[in-house]
Amino acid sequence: MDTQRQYTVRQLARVAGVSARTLHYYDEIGLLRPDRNPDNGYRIYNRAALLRLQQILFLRELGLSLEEIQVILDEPGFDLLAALEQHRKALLARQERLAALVQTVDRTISYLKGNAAMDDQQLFEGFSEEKQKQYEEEAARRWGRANVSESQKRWASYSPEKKKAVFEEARQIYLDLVASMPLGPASPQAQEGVARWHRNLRNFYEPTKEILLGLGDLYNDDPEFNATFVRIHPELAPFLREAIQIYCKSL
Amino acid sequence: MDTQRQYTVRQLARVAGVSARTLHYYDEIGLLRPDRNPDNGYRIYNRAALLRLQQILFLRELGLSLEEIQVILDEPGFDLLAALEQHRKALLARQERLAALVQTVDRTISYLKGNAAMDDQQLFEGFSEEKQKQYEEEAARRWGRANVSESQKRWASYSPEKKKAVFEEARQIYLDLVASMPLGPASPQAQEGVARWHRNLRNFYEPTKEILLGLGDLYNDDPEFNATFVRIHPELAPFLREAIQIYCKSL
DNA sequence: ATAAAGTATTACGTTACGTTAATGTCAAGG
DNA sequence: CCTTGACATTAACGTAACGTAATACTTTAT
Repeated sequence: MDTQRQYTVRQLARVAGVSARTLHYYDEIGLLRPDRNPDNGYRIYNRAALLRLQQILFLRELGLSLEEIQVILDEPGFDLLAALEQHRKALLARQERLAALVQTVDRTISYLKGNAAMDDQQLFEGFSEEKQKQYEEEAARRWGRANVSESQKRWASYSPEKKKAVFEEARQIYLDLVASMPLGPASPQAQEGVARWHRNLRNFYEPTKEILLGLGDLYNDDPEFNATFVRIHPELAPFLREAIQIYCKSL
Repeated sequence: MDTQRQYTVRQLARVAGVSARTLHYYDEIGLLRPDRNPDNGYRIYNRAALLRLQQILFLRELGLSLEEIQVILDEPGFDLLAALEQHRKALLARQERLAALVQTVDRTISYLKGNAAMDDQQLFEGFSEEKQKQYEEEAARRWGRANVSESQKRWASYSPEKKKAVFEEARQIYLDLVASMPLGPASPQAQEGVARWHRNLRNFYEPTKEILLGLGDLYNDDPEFNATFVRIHPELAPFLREAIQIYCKSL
């Protein structure tokens, strides 16, 4: 005769790899109700309970909440298959999110490593005339002389004071935004950063919506600017353009 | 003059994409302490607070706890780089775990799809003589006649009663273990399943450690057994062998 | 017989806030 | 001046899934 194996809390806890408290809790919330020894009130788990616990732990391992598990196991006609396929999607989403996180951490790490000694001043030294020619060569190779956008002409028409002001404001926007970059281009931080940048710009001149958008383009299309932004962060320029565009929509 | 931008809770909450309650909470736990308006006691967040909040949200996005973040931001000489590299490892581990979960869910889904109509009896009908020849062919192709292990001879020496007993016990161990399979071969569930199987076996004869291990091999090496196990689950046979080996170590 | 170990129940602690609730403040409109 | 509505404040309870005592009873081992 196959004597029905009986488990006490601790025993079942040990073989199942969970704590006794967990079993108490599952009993408490009605997820796994054991029999009781009428003499001493001890919990008695039989083979059926063990199998149910295995189901519970399996589903829990899949990331389902205890409440969901309870529904799945107790609802008679519950569609486990559909639930699992649904859950599979959630897992894939979490996977993508994790992958993005890893990438962001990687970028942050390499940023910290590469630019540890580079202080705020140095970050924008790319604007200095000395370094300019180096970037110019590479940029000319990458975009070609003819491919420089309209915005460059606009830029060329600025006075030296205006240019300097834009440099300084660009430095400000960088300082404010680079920390929020990992949060995505459309983040409220980015929008607010652009808004502040806009307000600051007005200390020097009156930038229209077109000028703002033009600056966004400029940072991308102008080899000189772009090379500098790329040096800071590979995606800073497109990030700024998108943030500016979003901000301008709200004007 | 660049007038220092002041934020109230709601304003900062809006631009940062968090709730006002969150800022209250961060204030409460000392993670982000704003200035106060002496007139009305309102919180005042300045640009420094905004930057610190960006740091906080960034690190939070990386999955760090608020407590860890507090240490990182307040400990003067804290090694952020090392912390991030540490955290990166944790992320990769979570990624692997997620990938395993997806795989398990996939297997479970395909199992549910393919074997929905297969009840417990049918699961082991592979032991019936009618189906035996089909498997034998395929098995012979896969392992070759000469490659049948020692254990098969041992098996051949068993009496019909013993064989039937092992069949029944194999069915028992399957019923107990298949649910725990996704939890991994070395799981306590698996070990306990093997232990129970061992106890049950002793109802019929006295299996030595060698016989147990031999049965584990048998399930893998014997084409007849293996084909049946493969039909149930592609990895059931090696799973059983590993579980048996682990269990035998504790004897 | 006594100590160790296991059982039970009760209840508070944890994380990172969400959600009222009760009350105070500020700018705009009648 | 008063109301209204949208802000602000603090206090307090609720969440999920248990961990961690505290206290008391039972079983097991010596």
